Amino acid sequence: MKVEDCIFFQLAKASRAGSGFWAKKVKHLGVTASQAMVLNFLGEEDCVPSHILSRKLQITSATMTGILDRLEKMDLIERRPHHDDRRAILVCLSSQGLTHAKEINTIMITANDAFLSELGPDQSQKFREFLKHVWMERS
Amino acid sequence: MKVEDCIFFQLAKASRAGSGFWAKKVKHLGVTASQAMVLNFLGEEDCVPSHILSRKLQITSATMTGILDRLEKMDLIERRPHHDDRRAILVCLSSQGLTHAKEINTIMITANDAFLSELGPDQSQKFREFLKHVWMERS
DNA sequence: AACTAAAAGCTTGCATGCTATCAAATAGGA
DNA sequence: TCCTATTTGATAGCATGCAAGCTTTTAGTT
Repeated sequence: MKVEDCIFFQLAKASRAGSGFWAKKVKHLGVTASQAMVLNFLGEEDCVPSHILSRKLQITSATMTGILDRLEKMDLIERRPHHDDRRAILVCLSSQGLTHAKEINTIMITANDAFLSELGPDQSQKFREFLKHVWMERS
Repeated sequence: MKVEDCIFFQLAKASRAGSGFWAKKVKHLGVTASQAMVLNFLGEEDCVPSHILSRKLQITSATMTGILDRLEKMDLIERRPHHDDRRAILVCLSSQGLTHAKEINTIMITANDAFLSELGPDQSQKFREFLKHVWMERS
């Protein structure tokens, strides 16, 4: 079986292509693809415990720790104590983080559009369903 | 825009699900998902220069160096000089590497089948075309 | 032949991603 | 209340992945 015909290879390469495309769109903000995803989420729901962030973005807490470290170092977020649960922390946007989050949200819409522009709306929808099916069932 | 509706997120998660699925299938051989891909390729075309391997598997030479280092440490491959071009190296399977490569090839076929079993053959084909389109056009 | 450009593979530095493990804190049951 | 199980976030260690830069070698031009 050839590599190009392997679904795992195909998924990996499509994913890399997507990440690269997305990364370019947010690069001017000084953040990476993953960091932008976190900021985008916080733009919709601010001051969220880290484990909620992990669950929504489907990454482990170990990975999240590193991403939050870098966002905090850039002063885009702040870790605050959670008064109801002293194990937890609240991840909150700084004012600059909020500005970025808003811009990222706009970029995300246009980037999604651009990335799938060659497939029509019907095809795009179908494609998304495939992906969702794959990742929901197999993870 | 919600994360789950973002195509870059969807691709990333589907890819991770795929890698994880594939990794489990080859774990008993003591190799990772990426290492298995390299061995599989060498099983079809042995003693290949590293840059060909990089191009076919679509990873940079920097990444390839690390993967080859680990495969070599496990005595699954060997780096040999390329007599026609002293810049290049030839990546060759050891006898154990060849054994593994053959098994990996078999596993790959069944794993691909299993992974896409819930989509029918038509749907799978369509899905693969989407992925290929995405990664060929956007990279 | 000599010079320049390009290619091959390696190294460094960075960012993700994982698993496994830990301490602290919370929740739940006896 | 007390004991146990679970949860939370952090850490260490590992494997990919990239870009940028380097040396050596080859190819191409003059």
